[in-house]
Amino acid sequence: MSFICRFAPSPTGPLHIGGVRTALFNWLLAKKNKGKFYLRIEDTDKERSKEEFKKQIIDSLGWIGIKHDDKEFIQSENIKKHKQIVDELLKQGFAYKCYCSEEEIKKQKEKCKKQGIPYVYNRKWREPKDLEVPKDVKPVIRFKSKISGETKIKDLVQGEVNISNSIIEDFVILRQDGSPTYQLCAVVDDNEMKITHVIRGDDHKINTFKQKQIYEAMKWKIPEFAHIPLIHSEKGSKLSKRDMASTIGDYIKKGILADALRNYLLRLGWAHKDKEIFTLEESINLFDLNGVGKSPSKLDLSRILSLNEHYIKHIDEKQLFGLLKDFAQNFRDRISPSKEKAVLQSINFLKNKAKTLDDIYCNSEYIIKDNIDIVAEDKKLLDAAAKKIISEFLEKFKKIDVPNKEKLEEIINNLIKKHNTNFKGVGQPLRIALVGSRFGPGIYNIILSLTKDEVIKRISKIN
RNA sequence: GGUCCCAUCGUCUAACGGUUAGGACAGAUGGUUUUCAAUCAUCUAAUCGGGGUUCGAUUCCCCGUGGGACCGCCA
Repeated sequence: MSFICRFAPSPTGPLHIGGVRTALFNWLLAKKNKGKFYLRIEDTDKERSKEEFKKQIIDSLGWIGIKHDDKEFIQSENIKKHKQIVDELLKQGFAYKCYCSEEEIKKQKEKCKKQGIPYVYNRKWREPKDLEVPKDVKPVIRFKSKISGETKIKDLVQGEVNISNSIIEDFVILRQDGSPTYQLCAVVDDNEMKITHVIRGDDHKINTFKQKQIYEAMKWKIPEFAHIPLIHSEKGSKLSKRDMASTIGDYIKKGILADALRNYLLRLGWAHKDKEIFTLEESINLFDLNGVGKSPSKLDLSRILSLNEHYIKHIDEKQLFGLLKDFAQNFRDRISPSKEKAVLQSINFLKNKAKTLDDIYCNSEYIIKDNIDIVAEDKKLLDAAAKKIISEFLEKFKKIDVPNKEKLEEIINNLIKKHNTNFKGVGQPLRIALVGSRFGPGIYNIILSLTKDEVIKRISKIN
């Protein structure tokens, strides 16, 4: 059985995370079934479609690891075919010209609103026997929908759904300006691309009933449909561009790894027993539409962070460092080549207290930056006694040729004894002097991650 | 308002007629620790309500309630 699916976004804004999940599900299924995954840019809304969004969509998908087969399909480039099908539908009596002016339609809508009844186009021009064609109105072309009976769809996620044909209006398939609409283009393109499975957001479910009628009129093979539930914002409604952290870029900026977001999105609306962590390979092998639930799910940032933490701790450290380097360059300050080695060698402990790349960056800042600022609140902790201890530490430290943990331990233990204090009494002032904060990595890790000169410089500065 | 869809811990979900309703995240408590974190252990927490069907309903059916989607010459 062949499996050809597609993701068909419109380039009218940045791709949000719901779209990414739809793409992911399509792609996973294509991979699993050794089928094809196509990307179709639905740019028939000339006003709002922008080239930059097309690029952003492809980049976003690429970032998370989704690559479409062949070249992306640009819907507007197939306009000839779309028009040809409109003509054919017209010829065969499945469509008709409607000369209602926009004003006339507007009036009808208002009237309906006043009366509190739902607006449905009144099919005025469906049987235009007694009507005179107005000279000043350019017609739109409407599809002649079925008036009676029911249309039934078998949805791979939703099950069987049927609605009465009477509520489906005669929808426009060709605009006044001669351009075909989404309902028509999507069907024509899906047919041409030989799409076998249309997997899309639940918000398209009603469209399916319109589109099915076009397939039937053209005697085309009807694909399988699967409408996956939408992702809701924390407020509980459909995710919109206005919601915080709704685009891939928002997550990249926070320092989320692609694997973590992929894993998160996979588990949003889908489950495989109690399994939480899925490698890419496992996602492909285990994903199926049966496991997709029917109810919408809310976005939960703390879960993304916890998944991100997991991936930060488990991926290869060199790879993690590479990601950190890119992250720093794009969103923070570039890590200078002279500091790269020190950061890479320390990443093993720097990553341990991080949920995001940004956290790792912050943890690394004392290595990356030549001058550190001491947090005002912590500066107060450096009283005379503390200063005395670290200056004594400094004297002994200077005498070490090559610092290592054993030697440092010896110095610190002696200081603890001499000053009748505990580890904190020595460690805390040292940490403040070296990192600028009483919070930070283990004191041995800190000292060994800096050069000897740097340690001397920072401690000297205190007195 | 009309049409359609949905409903298990706060959140993501498991249990496809029989479980003390499970896991994960978040939360709480305690242990460990060199600060923060991490880690380990423990705990709190759910089947929307009402009727059926059945020996037995989270699961099937109906009604109610709540939430959502759609109702464009947008896609």
